[in-house]
Amino acid sequence: MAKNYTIGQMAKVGNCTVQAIRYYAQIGLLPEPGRTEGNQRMYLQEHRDRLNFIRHSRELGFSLDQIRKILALNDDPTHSCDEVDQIARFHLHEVESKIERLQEMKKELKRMISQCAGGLVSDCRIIEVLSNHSLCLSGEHH
Amino acid sequence: MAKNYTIGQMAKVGNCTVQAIRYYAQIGLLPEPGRTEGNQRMYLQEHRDRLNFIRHSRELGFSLDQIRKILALNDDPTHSCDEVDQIARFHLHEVESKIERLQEMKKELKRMISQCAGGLVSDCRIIEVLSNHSLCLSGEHH
DNA sequence: CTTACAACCTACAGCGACTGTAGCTTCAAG
DNA sequence: CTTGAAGCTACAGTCGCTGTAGGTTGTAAG
Repeated sequence: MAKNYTIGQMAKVGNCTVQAIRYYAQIGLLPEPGRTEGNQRMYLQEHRDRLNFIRHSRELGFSLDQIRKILALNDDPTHSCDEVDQIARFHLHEVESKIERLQEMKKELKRMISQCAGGLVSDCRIIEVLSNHSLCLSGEHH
Repeated sequence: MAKNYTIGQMAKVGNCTVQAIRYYAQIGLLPEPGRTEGNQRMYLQEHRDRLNFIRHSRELGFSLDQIRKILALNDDPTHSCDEVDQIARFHLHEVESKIERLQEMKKELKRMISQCAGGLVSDCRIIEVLSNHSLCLSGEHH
């Protein structure tokens, strides 16, 4: 039955903005669809599927470049999925590193905040710690 | 004894690039120092201290705008440190949210990867999950 | 049929926190 | 005196969009 979608409807189903969709087309991630007589974009199911793929990958933190690569591999279905697997593993690794770095920040921030007695700025432990790296618990973050 | 520093020495002690330092000056975070006869920047201890503050705050994830506010509060030492405390607490909260989001990504990525049997792209579970949000464990991330 | 008004269009600037480049000058060592 | 590192300014580029200006099209109500 070949349902059509306006760009606004696409944005709704993709949980993103209209501008984001135009941006994906601009950088060649989402093919430009046909137009109506009035020059408005007219999307089909295939575009919706592709947008879903992009949006879901973004929600999992993949970069647009990684998504571009996975889509290219996907377009050749006889290709081994090793490369897809590698991209995913690499991304997982990055996510894990980010978590670790953030957890160090969290630890140090908590310690800093807990030491603040609420007096004057001149006595503030937060400012003192920020001024002086060596007051850090770990001293290892950078 | 009023030790002087070149911008390169500042970059070393601040664990950042020369360009970053020039950028901090450009946006008014670090005061422009005096110059030598040959027009090269000549930093003093006060600049070094301020750069240390900025760099350490950046390592803890504060934005340059947050750092600007904290520095402004710090410049009035009779000021109560409530506002500094608030900025730090707000930032801690953001860090915690980021950790949570990343942990959801990690969980889903791991699940996805573990299901990949290493065959053809056409059978790849990773691509299948990326294509279809409803195959997600949680279905809650966005 | 007209009038609103929402949704669309293009084109481009802006965000944050830098990084990289081009094309020059200055400094320090040999 | 020469060489090469380090400094200088000015500006473009990164990523993934968002926001704005200024126009056109689509749709529902009066």
